[in-house]
Amino acid sequence: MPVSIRDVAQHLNLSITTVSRALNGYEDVAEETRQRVLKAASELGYTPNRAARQMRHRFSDTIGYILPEDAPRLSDPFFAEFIAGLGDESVKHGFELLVTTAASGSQEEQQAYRKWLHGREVDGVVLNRMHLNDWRVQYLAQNKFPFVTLERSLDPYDYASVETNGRQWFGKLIDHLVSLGHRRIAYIGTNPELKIHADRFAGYQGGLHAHGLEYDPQLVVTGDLTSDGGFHAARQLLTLPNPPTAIACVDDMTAMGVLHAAQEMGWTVGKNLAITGFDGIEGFRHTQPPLTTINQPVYSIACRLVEMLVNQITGKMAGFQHVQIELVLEICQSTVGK
Amino acid sequence: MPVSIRDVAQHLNLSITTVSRALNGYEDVAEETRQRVLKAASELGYTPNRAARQMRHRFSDTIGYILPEDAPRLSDPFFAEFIAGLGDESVKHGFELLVTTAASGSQEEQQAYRKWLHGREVDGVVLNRMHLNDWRVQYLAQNKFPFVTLERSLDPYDYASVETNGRQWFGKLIDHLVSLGHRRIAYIGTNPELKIHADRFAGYQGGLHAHGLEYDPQLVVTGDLTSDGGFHAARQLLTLPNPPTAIACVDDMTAMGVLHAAQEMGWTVGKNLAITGFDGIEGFRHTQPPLTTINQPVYSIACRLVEMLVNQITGKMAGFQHVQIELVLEICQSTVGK
DNA sequence: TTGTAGGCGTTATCAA
DNA sequence: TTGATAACGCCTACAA
Repeated sequence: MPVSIRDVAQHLNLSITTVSRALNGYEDVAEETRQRVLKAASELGYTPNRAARQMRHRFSDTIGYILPEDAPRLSDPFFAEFIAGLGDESVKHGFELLVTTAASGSQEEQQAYRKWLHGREVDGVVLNRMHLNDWRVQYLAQNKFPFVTLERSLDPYDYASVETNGRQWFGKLIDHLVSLGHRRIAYIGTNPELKIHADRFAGYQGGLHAHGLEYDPQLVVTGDLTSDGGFHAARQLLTLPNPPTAIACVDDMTAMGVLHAAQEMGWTVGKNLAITGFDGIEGFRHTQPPLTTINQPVYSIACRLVEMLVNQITGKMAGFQHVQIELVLEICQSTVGK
Repeated sequence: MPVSIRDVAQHLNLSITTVSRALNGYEDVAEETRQRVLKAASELGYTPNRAARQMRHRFSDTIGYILPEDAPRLSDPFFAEFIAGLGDESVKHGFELLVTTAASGSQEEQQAYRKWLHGREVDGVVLNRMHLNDWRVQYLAQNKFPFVTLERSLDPYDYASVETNGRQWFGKLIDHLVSLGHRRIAYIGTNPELKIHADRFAGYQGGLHAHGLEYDPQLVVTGDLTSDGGFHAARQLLTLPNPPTAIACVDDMTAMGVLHAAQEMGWTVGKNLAITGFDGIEGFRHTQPPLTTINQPVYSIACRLVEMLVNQITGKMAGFQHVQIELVLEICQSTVGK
């Protein structure tokens, strides 16, 4: 049986009120009393009951995040880093982190959000893996529920977000490849509804265009943000009669599979075939060969998102923040050989 | 303003009691009334307030998991898979999943558990990354709080757990290496307090012994379960005057760094140097070359843990279950060349 | 400086 | 079959 504030009060022969005020740092309580209360509370092992507290001040001090489970098995270190960031920053602000899993756009996903909102289970939510038209944005914005996103959907609402300009940075990868002399550059993407795909693909196309290279639909293949997807897409590309000399992947995970496929098929990555990723996942620092990629500070982005969300929830900051994050091009042996 | 049960009642000119009973499937309510209630509830968008509900029946229908953040940045796909499993299975049983982050053994970790227990925030917790002597086990067992673990600490309490017999399976890796002719086999481990290290290291030593190989302390190096740790450990091993011909790593993440270091130093992995991992992380299927490893079904293990925990919480199953999971040795090119 | 009383949204007990 | 009422643990306006 957990000790309640009542137990503490009885133990000290004080009223519940006084104990509550002593614990919550009110001024109108004798210093001596406060000390006695604090001592007793800690001795008895008192911890406020969260449900009761929530019921009073209508805030759950909880942030929600739904892990988008599109792949058969979610095994992307991106999410480990992301959740670690969400967790750390939440703790820092005295918030709890509620996590659930659901496939994007699924029934379950909708129910989860509904439950969280209407049941007042969370005070705000963090979204990523945005779609071009994202029902979550519409739903949350219409219900005026606090949320922040990584990347923005195209929905015409104002809301807080962190953006990375995937288009521009993917363009830099293409610049890099072109500067190495590549003229047949392939792209492995993913679900075209995803904002990250749209941005990065636009960067790909823009890059080709900027260098006067022709767009060849044969060189554009769809993966699924897994290494398996990359593996199969690469096999397809590399068995073309006129295969590409470079493959730019929508993310590191995909690139991982491409590295494997290419080498298995006898290519020397970094010499006669260049491969690039995108994300700069910490756990992928040691691919073989190391991957040229755009490094995105996933952990700090997650922290930033939570910080922005908390500001919104507590009303500390008026209006919606739109943050741009600078990324870093990391040139490694997967494009420049050794 | 979210709609409460009171709103539904007023809307229908019924009492709160009746609405509550209709919603909760009690028998003593007229079928017609029930239909009206259900219809109104759904139209008004009623969702029960979780805090209020919790306060009544003392269960939060929530499971807790603390992500052990020992590394500078947590970037191991193991945890993405693990959390995905926890999330999926929790949903299936109508539970929420509360996640937080803390370094093992830290102040924050202790506070988090205390808060969860005493504040009745969660009904049970899932533990992994067990220590040989794990304060969490002692604390939870003494407080008779429901929990399940992946691997068991040495603490003398009875509790539910899933085990994989890392010792035996690591031994099979050694058998495999020996059968390939290796006689100088190195081991890269991690914090000796960790149960997975102890088990796998015991498997290493047992394996050597079984084949009459001498144990050479020079060949045992400490990593930190990151690819960076593996990278540096491998450099150390491979610059020995008499380097090993095989390196068995405590996990896949470490092995990833070893693959990189070895190839950078000019070794041909699978030919003149064999490397093995442990975990069989889905996201690491496509390392270069593919890694010989012990495949552990992380996702299903996580599901199983939640299932067991829920059984414990709901009292559906008496006693504590001790489940043994069979693993699979996956032989790939990192040991058998091509 | 301390105590009394009422209420947050539900569910359970008891009476009608 | 339905409704009034109390209670869960906490906080706070108001009274003492």
